[in-house]
Amino acid sequence: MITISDVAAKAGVSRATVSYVLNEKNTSVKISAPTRNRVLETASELGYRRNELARAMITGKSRMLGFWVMQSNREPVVRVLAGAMKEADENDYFIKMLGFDNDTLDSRTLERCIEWRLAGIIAFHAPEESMRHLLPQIKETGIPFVMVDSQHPPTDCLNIEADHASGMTAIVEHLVAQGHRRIAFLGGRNGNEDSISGAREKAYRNAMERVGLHRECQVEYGDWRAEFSQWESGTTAAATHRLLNATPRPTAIACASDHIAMIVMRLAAERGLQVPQQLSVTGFDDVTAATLYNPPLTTVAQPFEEIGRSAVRHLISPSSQQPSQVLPAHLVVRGSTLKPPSK
Amino acid sequence: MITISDVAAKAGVSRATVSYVLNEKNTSVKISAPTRNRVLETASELGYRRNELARAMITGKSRMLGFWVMQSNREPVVRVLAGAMKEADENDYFIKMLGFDNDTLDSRTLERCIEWRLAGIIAFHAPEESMRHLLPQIKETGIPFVMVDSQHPPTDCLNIEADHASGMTAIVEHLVAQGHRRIAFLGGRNGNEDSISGAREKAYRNAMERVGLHRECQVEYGDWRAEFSQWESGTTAAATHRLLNATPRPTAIACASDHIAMIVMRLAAERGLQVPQQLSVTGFDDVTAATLYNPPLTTVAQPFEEIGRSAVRHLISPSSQQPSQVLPAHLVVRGSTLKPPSK
DNA sequence: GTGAAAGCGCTAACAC
DNA sequence: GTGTTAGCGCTTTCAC
Repeated sequence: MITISDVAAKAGVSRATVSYVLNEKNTSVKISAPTRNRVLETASELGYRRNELARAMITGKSRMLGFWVMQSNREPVVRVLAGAMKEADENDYFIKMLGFDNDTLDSRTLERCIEWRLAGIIAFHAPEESMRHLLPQIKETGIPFVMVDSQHPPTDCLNIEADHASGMTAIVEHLVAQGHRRIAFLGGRNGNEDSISGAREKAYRNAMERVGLHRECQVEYGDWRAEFSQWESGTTAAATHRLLNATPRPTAIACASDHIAMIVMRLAAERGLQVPQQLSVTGFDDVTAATLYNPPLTTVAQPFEEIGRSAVRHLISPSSQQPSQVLPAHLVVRGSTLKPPSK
Repeated sequence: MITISDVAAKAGVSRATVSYVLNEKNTSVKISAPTRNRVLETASELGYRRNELARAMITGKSRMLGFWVMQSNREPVVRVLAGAMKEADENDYFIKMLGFDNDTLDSRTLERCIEWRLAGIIAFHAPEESMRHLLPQIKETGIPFVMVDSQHPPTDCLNIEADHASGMTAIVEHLVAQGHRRIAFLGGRNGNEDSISGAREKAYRNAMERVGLHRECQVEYGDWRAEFSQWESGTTAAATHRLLNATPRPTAIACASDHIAMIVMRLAAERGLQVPQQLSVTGFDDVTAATLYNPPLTTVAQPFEEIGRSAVRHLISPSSQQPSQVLPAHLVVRGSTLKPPSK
């Protein structure tokens, strides 16, 4: 492989000169046009390729960003990633994937980030327990760090997420405007206020209270990370059945995610319950299938790509130290909601 | 940051010794247990972290694998990626994301891979045109390279994909077994035999011929990469309408992907056409929403994760030079197919 | 078994 | 403007 010395030799200049020419932007040193051109020419003649590893080693900066992600095969992951990639790309950074399994994000993951001298880390949906003992270590390393959609964002760490609260509020207001009163909420595994599902649940409760429907609140919990291949026997299905068996039955079910909403719609269909005529259902996320579903799902669109871009932006230009950034999410009304049955 | 010299100094040995201890596996040099332990101890005492950048620079190997992916926000991407990550992780490799837009995969992308001295490259759904002039350049660099689901796999390059042909054949046989004869195919943007949609189409035609239904073949093309947010006005919707307006109407539509199938089912529902009672529909991929759809979609499950793992495996241990690897895909029968209406 | 020393390819003072 | 030079942190002969 051609090195800088080869170029220097052939161009009849020193290695330093070549380096200067190649990094024009980063240095105050000016090289005369003739020399410059000669160097550039020989470089391309020889097929010279800079060695980023060597550069990174010296400068200590790797222009690589770690993207920690749970081994979840969901669409949101790839959409946030897509945004992060674009932003990274435009700034000559790379995204390096670091996966972790089983709810455990061990020190080894961080270790590898340090060993590679990463320029920053994005943690997507990082489990709380792991973060608790990992965050101090991260702080110590000095590697810029942001979380995305953290279920339990520590106060001393930037968390980027969609505006779950206003999104859920919009859902409730939409349903109420249609005439619904018995609006139930179907959440994720746990009901913690801090979790994503919890944030949406809280917004649901607040919104219900604000419109005077506090008494009508009805909440059930399914499994946020359900294995969809066997969803029929899952806790989400069980929770749905509880809701559909209730008397009086809710006229609308606000779900914590699109996938949960789809389970509800499936189960309703199996019972011969018409959505939206007899039951309104809403989701949250706006995954691809939401618009293709039968009926198309009323939901809240999350700005996934912008979340990814924003995360990268914060890492590469450590701006203001706000503790959290909340990106707008907006209601998308489709066919799964309608006025409640007149009965 | 603590370096190897610091450890050496404190442990009272030379830098070389430390290096030996730290890389025990890769070298034939043996270090005595006492020295070894002393070094290890001081290293952890000092909080030493190896500098992978430096190691990579010297050895010329980066243990980083590039994952080229179209800016497509689809679920298959993340599922293949998940598999690749796991395999990489288990072998102490990294996945580095490289995105590209607009059907163009320019030399710049490859350039960056060379500059980082990547240990291998995985190209996911790489556009044919770009590959044609990129492949020779890649060959030249000597960087191991595999393609995944290439629409036009060059003969001199390993391509990994699911068995589209047998999957589609299983679909047709399933439909025929149910009594269908007028089975249409709804494909992607173009009908090239080489494209993925084309491979499925070809299998469809072959299977139809084999069961003596050659005359019943009916093929329409939608847009493989449809923007689903506006699918109603897209070419896939138009193609679907053509199929549903045909006389006699097909009793089954085999679609080239799950998302296309969902569009068909939506449109059928809008016309009051019952799926599966009046029309059977099948997909391909088995995305998450397929099992949650209403009705649940009969489709072919692709071994996405295994595809990802396999790609990585081929890169890090350049095994036999088979031109292509085809992984089994299997039929998943759900509720969107039924015997044709008796009429 | 351990150490000395020569680099890997490049950057960044500092001279001239 | 350009060249000299000293490293960056590590691996790897080659002696001892």
